[in-house]
Amino acid sequence: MNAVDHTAQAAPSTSSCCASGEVLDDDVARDLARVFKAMGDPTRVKLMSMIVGSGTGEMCVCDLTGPVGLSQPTVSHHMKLLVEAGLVAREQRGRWAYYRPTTGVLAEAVKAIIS
Amino acid sequence: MNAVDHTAQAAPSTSSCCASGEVLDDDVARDLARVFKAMGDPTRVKLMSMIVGSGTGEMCVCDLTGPVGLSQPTVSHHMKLLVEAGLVAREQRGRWAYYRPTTGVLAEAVKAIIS
DNA sequence: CCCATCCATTGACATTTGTCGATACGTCGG
DNA sequence: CCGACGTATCGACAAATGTCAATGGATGGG
Repeated sequence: MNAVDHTAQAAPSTSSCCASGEVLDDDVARDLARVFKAMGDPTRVKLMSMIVGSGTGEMCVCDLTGPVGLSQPTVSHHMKLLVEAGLVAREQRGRWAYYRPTTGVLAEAVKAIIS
Repeated sequence: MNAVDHTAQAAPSTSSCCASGEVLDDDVARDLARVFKAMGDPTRVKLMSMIVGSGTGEMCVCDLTGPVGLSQPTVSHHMKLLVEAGLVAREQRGRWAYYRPTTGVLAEAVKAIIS
């Protein structure tokens, strides 16, 4: 992989203090980072924890704004990020938008790193 | 930083669309978010992946700057964040600073969420 | 003793992010 | 049809973030 000069970075290569490692593909790294970044905010950690820990397995925005103490647009924005990262699934039922966790995504992201 | 409860965060009374959930403590949420945020950048995903996947289990900065194609100060900055999040351990040996993964931290952070 | 090497820190900058108020959109009840 | 309700989007703003060049600090070789 390293044969492709994707950047104008000249290899220092004068000193080799330890072994070389494989570098992840840009797209793969970006996707993994998006998943982790979605969990990289205290508010979203709380939101995710509440949804996962709810009895029914799904919650709507109206029940999330109160506990986290933020405005409804802000919570909606956070939920959008979680959906885009694939960490929760959104389902509109009547007037309410229900969010359900897709826990496998987070576990698989970790496995992709520590494999 | 958070403003006081500016909205009616008492029970919405009329609508009880789903069950209530427990909210994580602020400190716990912040610590978990710090771990995930440390992995929330493509560069740090690559760095972490390289360190974990290295044969010896540890790498120094001089071998990381080349593959990620960034300057040495930038890589050093990223490594500092990974250390502060507890994802890697730093050990200075001679002239080189060796970084070794502490993989358990990431797995435990996930477990704290999806438990 | 001096200098080359490896790494961290500083200062600066553009970009991204988290938050709000205001507003628009979709759904239900009358 | 109209109004109330739950959500999403927009525009704006301060704060955080990622990046670099320049510099400083420590270690080892000649």
